[in-house]
Amino acid sequence: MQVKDNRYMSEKATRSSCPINFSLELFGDKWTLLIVRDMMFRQLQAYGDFLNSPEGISTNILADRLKQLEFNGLIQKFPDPGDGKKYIYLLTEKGEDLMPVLIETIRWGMKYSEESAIPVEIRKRLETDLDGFTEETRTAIRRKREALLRN
Amino acid sequence: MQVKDNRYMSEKATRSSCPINFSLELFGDKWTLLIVRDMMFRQLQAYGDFLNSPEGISTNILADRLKQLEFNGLIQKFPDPGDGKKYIYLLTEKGEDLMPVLIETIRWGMKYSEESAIPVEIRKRLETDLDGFTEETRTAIRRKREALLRN
DNA sequence: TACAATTACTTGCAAAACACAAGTGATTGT
DNA sequence: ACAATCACTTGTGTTTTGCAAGTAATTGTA
Repeated sequence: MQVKDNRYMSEKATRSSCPINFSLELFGDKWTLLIVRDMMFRQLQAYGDFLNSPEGISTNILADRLKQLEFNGLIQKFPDPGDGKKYIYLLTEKGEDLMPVLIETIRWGMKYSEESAIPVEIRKRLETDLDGFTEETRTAIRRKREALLRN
Repeated sequence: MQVKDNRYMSEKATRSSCPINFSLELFGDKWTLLIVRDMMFRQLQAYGDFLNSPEGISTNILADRLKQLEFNGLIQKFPDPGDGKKYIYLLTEKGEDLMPVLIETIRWGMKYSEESAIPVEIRKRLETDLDGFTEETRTAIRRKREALLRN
């Protein structure tokens, strides 16, 4: 087996108690934050949705990262009430709190990449109404979570 | 050879033009941001300093990441004017601009880790005087860079 | 002027993580 | 009943990492 089932459950000796290191141990890799991005800004919520993202994550890595994210309390997994074969992955408040990290990452990327394929209206909002955009996105995430938790 | 010399110079097909993806292709791994952290907040600047950081990076990975950071324009390498065996690694403006990403990562880590070994006075400044702390840190970085560039 | 120490790496090897292709099992639609 | 969909798991080969052991260029000391 190439992706250990219990990698995130074992004692994975923490390298230091620096908060940056703590954070990087949870999302310091190529894929985790892309999945969070899909949930946070693109309203994606199903396994198949993440698979179809343009970066092309492979199935075993996606499954592993979803397990890690859930184990670490950044996301929660629900059965889809409308389709028994599907599951819905939603950000928890802990995951939602990554928004400032993601937003600053977007800003840095926009500043230094030639081509940034980000919808113009979102780009404008990031430049002129960051707080409004943040609050609006947070509200959308919370609505979905609370709707599912009520069932 | 296990760490390809030209890994970061080859055509490494970009996965998408999303700014988050762009950013993660430069620093989406376990080590790169720890090196940037050391330069940014701990005023470390020599190869041996980074090696001695508590996380314990190995020599080949450190050498590889320094090459990548330099190739991508986040840091610059200078011969140490005071000691011919040493080199000094400094953040460029592009690297310095990662400060908001790092700071939000620190804030998230402080919020969700039990033990965060961060000096109390820095913690306080982050909570009560974020902008002042940021500006002060930026100034310190620029001073060192400009001093070396003058030679 | 030799010789040991320092510094910044490189190299080799085993182990872990990753990418890709091909399953599998539980629903659901016809 | 049977095929399709969905969310995975498994197997195989390649890439990346971690660790230990060099190496080359200074520098400090006898």
